[in-house]
Amino acid sequence: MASLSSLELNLSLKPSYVPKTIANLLKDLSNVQNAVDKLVVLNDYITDLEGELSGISAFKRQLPHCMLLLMEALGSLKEEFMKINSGMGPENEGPLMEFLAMKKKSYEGKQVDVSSQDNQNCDFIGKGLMSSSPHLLWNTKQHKAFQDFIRASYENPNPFEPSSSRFASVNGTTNVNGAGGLNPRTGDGTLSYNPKPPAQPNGKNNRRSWSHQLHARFLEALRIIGGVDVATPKQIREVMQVEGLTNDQVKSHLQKYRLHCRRVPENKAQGSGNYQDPWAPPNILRRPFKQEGSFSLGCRKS
DNA sequence: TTAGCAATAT
DNA sequence: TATATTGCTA
Repeated sequence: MASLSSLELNLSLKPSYVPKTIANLLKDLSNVQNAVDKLVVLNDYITDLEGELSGISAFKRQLPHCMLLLMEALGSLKEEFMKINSGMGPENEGPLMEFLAMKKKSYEGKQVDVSSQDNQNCDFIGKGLMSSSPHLLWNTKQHKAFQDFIRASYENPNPFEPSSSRFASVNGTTNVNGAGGLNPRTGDGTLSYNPKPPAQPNGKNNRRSWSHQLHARFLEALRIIGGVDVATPKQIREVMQVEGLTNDQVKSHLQKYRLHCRRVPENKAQGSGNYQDPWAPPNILRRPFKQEGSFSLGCRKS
């Protein structure tokens, strides 16, 4: 039990605390005989990592790989946690039960601000968050979306831009070297991309083409703001959070969109609330986006 | 500085 | 011709 005490001291969050590497943690763990002690040590470390993950989640746009690395580390440690517990065998749930009881007691003795999201996610098992999910800070869907998003950022660097073939024809080069930044959206846990503005500074060639995907984001921004009639270009741009997108571009697109809504008055009211946009590709949320070219109004002047 | 409209460019 | 950009005004 002496080892447990020292480890607990080492894992405290005092200002002088120096984080232990995962390798060192695992090495120390191997020296701990008692399974419950191991669980406690792991739990503390996981709690610390989750706290840090929560801390940098505000910067996940800037630090996507830090997020991934932390989540991977968390996943491994939680697997280790489960392994230690299951290693006791189904007939012996003692260590975990003992551990839970200890944690419960610990929490009963603490003033815990349960309104804090961070605290809710700290101590991943002490609050009964027993789960086989390796990443409890984000739910499974959010985590998968983040991974998909990272993967897609490599496979398709700039999905909000017009098709690369189009730019290749304009700029004489592909967008491969102009990979867009990463932009996990905050709030709802859904993720998106952060396209880089066209590399060519020449004002004639870097026309913004509104892809279906970009337009879908535009529509989503309209919905969030409250409708086509109340949304301003600046608001839309801020909600869309698309790197390189200018107010003028949004303004222009909004102008065009409003003109269209006026031409199709029966759809105008749908621009707010439960809207179904005439510009939206059919079943936009269910069908894969058409990659080539930008969307069109789909109507002609009569 | 920003929004909205109209003219102009692509 | 459709769409994006630019210029002008409030």
